[in-house]
Amino acid sequence: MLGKRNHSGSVPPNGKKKLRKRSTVELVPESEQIFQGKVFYYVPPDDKAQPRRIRINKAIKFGAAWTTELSLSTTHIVVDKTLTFKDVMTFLKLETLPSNIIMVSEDYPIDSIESRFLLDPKQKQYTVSGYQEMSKVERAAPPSPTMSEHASEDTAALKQPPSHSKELVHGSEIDDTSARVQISQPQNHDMDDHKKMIKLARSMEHIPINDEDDDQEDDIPPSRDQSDESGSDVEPRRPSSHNRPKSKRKGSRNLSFNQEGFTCMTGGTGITTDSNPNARTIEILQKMADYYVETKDHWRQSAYRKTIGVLRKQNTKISSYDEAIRLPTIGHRLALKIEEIVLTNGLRRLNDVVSDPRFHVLQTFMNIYCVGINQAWNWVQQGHTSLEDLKAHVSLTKNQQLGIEHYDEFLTRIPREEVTALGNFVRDAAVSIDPKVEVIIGGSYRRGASSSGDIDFILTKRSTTSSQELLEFLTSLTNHLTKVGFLVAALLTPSQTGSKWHGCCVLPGILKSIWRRIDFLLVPGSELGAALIYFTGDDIFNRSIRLLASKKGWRLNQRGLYKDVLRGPGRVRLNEGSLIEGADENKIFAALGVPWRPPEQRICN
DNA sequence: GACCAGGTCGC
DNA sequence: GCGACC
DNA sequence: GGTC
Ligand SMILES: O=c1ccn([C@H]2C[C@H](O)[C@@H](COP(=O)(O)OP(=O)(O)OP(=O)(O)O)O2)c(=O)[nH]1
Ligand SMILES: [Mg+2]
Repeated sequence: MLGKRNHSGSVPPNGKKKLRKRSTVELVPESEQIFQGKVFYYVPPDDKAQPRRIRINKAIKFGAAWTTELSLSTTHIVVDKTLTFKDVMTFLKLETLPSNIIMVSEDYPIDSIESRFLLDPKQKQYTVSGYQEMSKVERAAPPSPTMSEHASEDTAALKQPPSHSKELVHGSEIDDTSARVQISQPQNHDMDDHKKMIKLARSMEHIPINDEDDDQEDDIPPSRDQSDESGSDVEPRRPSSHNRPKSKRKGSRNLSFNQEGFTCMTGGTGITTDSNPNARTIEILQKMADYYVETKDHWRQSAYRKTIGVLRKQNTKISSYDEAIRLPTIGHRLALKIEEIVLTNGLRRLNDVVSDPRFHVLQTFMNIYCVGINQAWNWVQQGHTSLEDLKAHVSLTKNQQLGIEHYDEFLTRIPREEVTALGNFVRDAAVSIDPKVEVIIGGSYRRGASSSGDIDFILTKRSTTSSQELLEFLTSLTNHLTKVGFLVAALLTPSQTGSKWHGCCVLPGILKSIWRRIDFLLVPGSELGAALIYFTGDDIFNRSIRLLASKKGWRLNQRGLYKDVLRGPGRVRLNEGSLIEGADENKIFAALGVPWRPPEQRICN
């Protein structure tokens, strides 16, 4: 289930996207759209059968969104009359029906349309056989008969497949709303949520938030399997050169690309220019990016993140489509979105997926170390709602158990001073074991951050040419640090050819010390430059510079910069390539034609 | 319509 | 091979 | 989501 597929989700030049809201469907006037804000998941989840296709189109016409992937935004499961409640649950691999989802027979939408009102789904003729009234216990009341509105409204879609699943069709998305109160300050209590969302977002990054009504079409996520993909990360846009010869892409890589457009060429400081004129826009885009977590549209999320990074660097307010479209990584749709955000001061209707309790549960679960979107969603679907639930009812890996035990600790940022202190402790121990070993703190600390999510150490030694030469040292170090009470848990240990160790540590002697995540990377002297680039990040910067290398037919990883890399279909690497440089950070930048920038200027996220 | 970084480790 | 993480 |  999860995704791995790709498809693209792009939009044809003229614009529309794939989320089709059924391109051929003409919606009835808004006042008659009784399913506005409702998201229907049909079982079976396709429109291959003619009758079902007609019914689905009709529902869409009356305002419904159709999803082929069960998600947090799904409001109704519409079931074929030949199926029973049990069939559906088995098909969806669910034990209990999420409390916000109403299961109805396929007659429900039709009859509602005929009566021009949302009917009461609890009426016997619409219940699915075997669907007992568990509903009354659980949920308050589904939409009442005559009202078309109801609490749920819409929401962004969080989608996840039961076991397969696919597209969401029209979508529910987040949109803006100037009228609504906003999202603007959301952050307070969300501080925490915010981080979670980023995790969500990062992991899956995909999902469509859409504009509300732009009715046109854009909304649906990629249909099909899962996410779409397209470039989100680091990418360049070529300035002007129009007609360049179309390179033949086949076996040969496309040699023409705009290096200046790569994020790594300009870097970033992470500082939102004081009172950045685009702060509000950034805020909204961040929200949108966060919500995309729901689905698995990893690339879309990436695109939003890049745009945020670009806006952060601007000293002037980007208000119009034309100003926005000139900026790297901002294309047609994001430019439109930016203009609209500025004009309306917000999203018209950022759905509140956030108000869906399951969304919070999802976030809670995803914040467990070693729990990602897939696992979290499965648990949510199974009806689990708390960490206690998980402890009692699901099987957890060792790391996940630790993640739950130290849930809050792992989410607590580490002040820079403490990182420095932890670093000194490790350095002292390392040097006492092998004076020739050098200890470098990388990660956000090396970029100058005032607080870090974890501590990243590079353990290196000049004379070495392979990380294995340092394995013995690592063992001594971790043993020692464990003995003295500094290391308190191991999460991942290097396998024979390995070069990394992950675990938890505390500053010994402190009464209530907080468990901190700590990572060691073994680096031979010959690879130090590449390792520094890697471990210094940030991740966006790394992806950018690595993509740039690949455009040149090279490859950059934590060990070095390689040339003559052959790639097959799907960019699959066919050989190792030959080393250009690994030891010197500066030389790698130079070889790539990237102006040197210190760690503090590699903050692109 | 292809592609969006490249890798390690656990299960 | 997939999921999660760096 | 964007780029080519
Ligand atoms: O997907 C990723 C994640 C991380 N890194 C690199 C860059 C990053 O700087 C370093 C350390 O990872 P970590 O997750 O610790 O990030 P950080 O930059 O140190 O931030 P934080 O303060 O959250 O630890 O590993 C990548 O190349 N790709
Ligand atoms: Mg870190």
